[in-house]
Amino acid sequence: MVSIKDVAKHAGVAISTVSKVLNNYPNISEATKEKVNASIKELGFVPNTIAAALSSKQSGRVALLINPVTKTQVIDEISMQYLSGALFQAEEMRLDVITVFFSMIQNKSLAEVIAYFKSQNISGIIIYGLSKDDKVLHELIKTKSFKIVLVDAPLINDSTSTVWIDQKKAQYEVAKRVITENKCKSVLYIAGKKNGYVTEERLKGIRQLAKDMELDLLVKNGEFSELSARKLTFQFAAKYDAVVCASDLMAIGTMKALTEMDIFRPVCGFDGLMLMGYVGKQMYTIRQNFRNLSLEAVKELDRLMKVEKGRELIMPHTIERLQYLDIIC
Amino acid sequence: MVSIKDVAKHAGVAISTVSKVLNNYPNISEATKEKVNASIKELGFVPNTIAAALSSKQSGRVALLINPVTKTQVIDEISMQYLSGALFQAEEMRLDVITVFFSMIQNKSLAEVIAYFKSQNISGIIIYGLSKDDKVLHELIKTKSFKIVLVDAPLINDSTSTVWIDQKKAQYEVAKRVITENKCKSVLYIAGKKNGYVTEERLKGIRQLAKDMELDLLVKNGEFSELSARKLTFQFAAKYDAVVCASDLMAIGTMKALTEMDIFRPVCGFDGLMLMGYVGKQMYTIRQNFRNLSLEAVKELDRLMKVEKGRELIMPHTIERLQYLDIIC
DNA sequence: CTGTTAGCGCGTTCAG
DNA sequence: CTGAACGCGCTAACAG
Repeated sequence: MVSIKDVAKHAGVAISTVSKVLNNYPNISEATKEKVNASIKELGFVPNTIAAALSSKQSGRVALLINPVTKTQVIDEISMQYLSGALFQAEEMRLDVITVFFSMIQNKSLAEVIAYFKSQNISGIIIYGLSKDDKVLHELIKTKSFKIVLVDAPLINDSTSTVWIDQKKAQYEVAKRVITENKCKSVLYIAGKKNGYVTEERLKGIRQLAKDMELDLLVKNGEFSELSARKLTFQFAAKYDAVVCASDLMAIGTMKALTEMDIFRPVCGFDGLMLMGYVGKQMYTIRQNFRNLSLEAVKELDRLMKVEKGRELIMPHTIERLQYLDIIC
Repeated sequence: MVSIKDVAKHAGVAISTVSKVLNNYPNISEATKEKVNASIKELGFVPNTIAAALSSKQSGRVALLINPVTKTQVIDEISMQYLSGALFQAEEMRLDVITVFFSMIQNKSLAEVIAYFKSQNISGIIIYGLSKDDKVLHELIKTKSFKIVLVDAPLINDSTSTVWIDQKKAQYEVAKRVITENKCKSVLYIAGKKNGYVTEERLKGIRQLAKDMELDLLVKNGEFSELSARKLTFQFAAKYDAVVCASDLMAIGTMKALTEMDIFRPVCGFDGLMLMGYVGKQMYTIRQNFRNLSLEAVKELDRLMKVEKGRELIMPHTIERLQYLDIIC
């Protein structure tokens, strides 16, 4: 293993000098900088991130906290997009990453969770899809022990930022388009999980729209479950002009139910999953770029680890009307 | 941050003594062991895995090398199952894990890849879905620089093990069931990616069956693509009694095509994805427990890191005939 | 059975 | 602008 010492010897300088060019310190002459860089390249030296983390204390080690709902396969797609984006961007920014599932910390106390991350020299965490029920994580955020970026949860403090799309606006816009294009007067809205941050924002959107357009609105709780959406559709859809769901998965349940009921209603989902391609129906949806969301989350975390003050970042979304069959074939 | 030094002071022993009880060394009296453990608990001490890795050199640090095919969403499910299993088992065995995508190393040279893992103090790697085209990884395996477990690729040497199901037997069995239950005389077989390890094993299975049952067999290359399977089905399915595909995804393409052609043929897939639930058709398939496969891979890697000699592990599979709609609703 | 002493590879003062 | 020296938290011989 070629270490910083070898590079120093090869370049005829001190170890600390190599370290300094490695970390872009000032006060290094161009001459020695080039000399050192040449040696680094020649020896194929790669800094040992483990040692760097140990030594510096302010390591660029980051944890991704992912919440894959294993029951419904849909979430896999979103989680993988998150992962893919984060790993890519982290490599780009030379951050070290560990992947953690919610399940791995769910029966740990706050102290244990903190100890766990500390033992890994973690200094920043990205939490995907935090729910209000995750008590320990909420405490963790409050302690400000780590720099944290939340994806899809609006909590902000000195060391916590939020990255998400404008849920309210997105829901408003897509529903408006469905209503307008189909000249609807009434809407059945199947909401997401109770106490969910996104659920509430989206609800605000549809409520605002109902008010603005004087719609007859019925809100039911679908818990982000296909089965629930299916049942609610059987029960209430016939009396309404359109069905707007807070997720694509529920939209599938609705569409299947409508087919069985043998009636037509415009259906609207939320997320823009590729999975929808396998269902082969037509619908409206909101496409979120999950990978990009995650990319930005990493960038934001990097910023947060250097600076103070968390903030909220709103990412773009698009409204789409899709004949999903096209995507696949 | 409470370190091993604090524990030593608190327990009134030397640092090395604490280290020894931490790592279950022999030659420590029960008395001091308890004393130390008490201090550990009292101080809430958690060993710094980073420092341990630096110092020991034979760290329990492991890399998961995942190959998520981003074009088709199906693969997400498999990848997440792999990840989930590996992370769970790794925590169970107190191994440190980093997650790496193929894309992150695909334009690196052998030396760079080795340097990358070394720089992370990685000593073991699990590679999921290695293809024959991954030249650098093949070289990496040959160098024996790391302990490696391959999931779904049959390469074995002193420091490389393989974990997978009996692909040939699985393909043989499921196809046999399709043939028998439907009294078929001829079969269209849509194979996977050319040069893929599993592709070839599965091919052997269907060829053996064709021989044993004197079937009229046509083999076509579907490249694991739904679209390819679709095209091949349009082209050849009419003349055959059944269509056997080397993956569930291709089975979807086949089923859709058959529907459009308005003919019925029994269809057979491979993998047992939950995704199939959204397609809502009936078919045969082989269910692999990907999570469990990954679990075993971690166990095997742990064994490999202590012992010499790689080996091959065959995991169980099941043959199923599914009315997939049931799963969801 | 326990304590002492070196490092692991790197970051970081602080003299020079 | 450069280098010697110390320490991060821990493991691993070697003494005792």
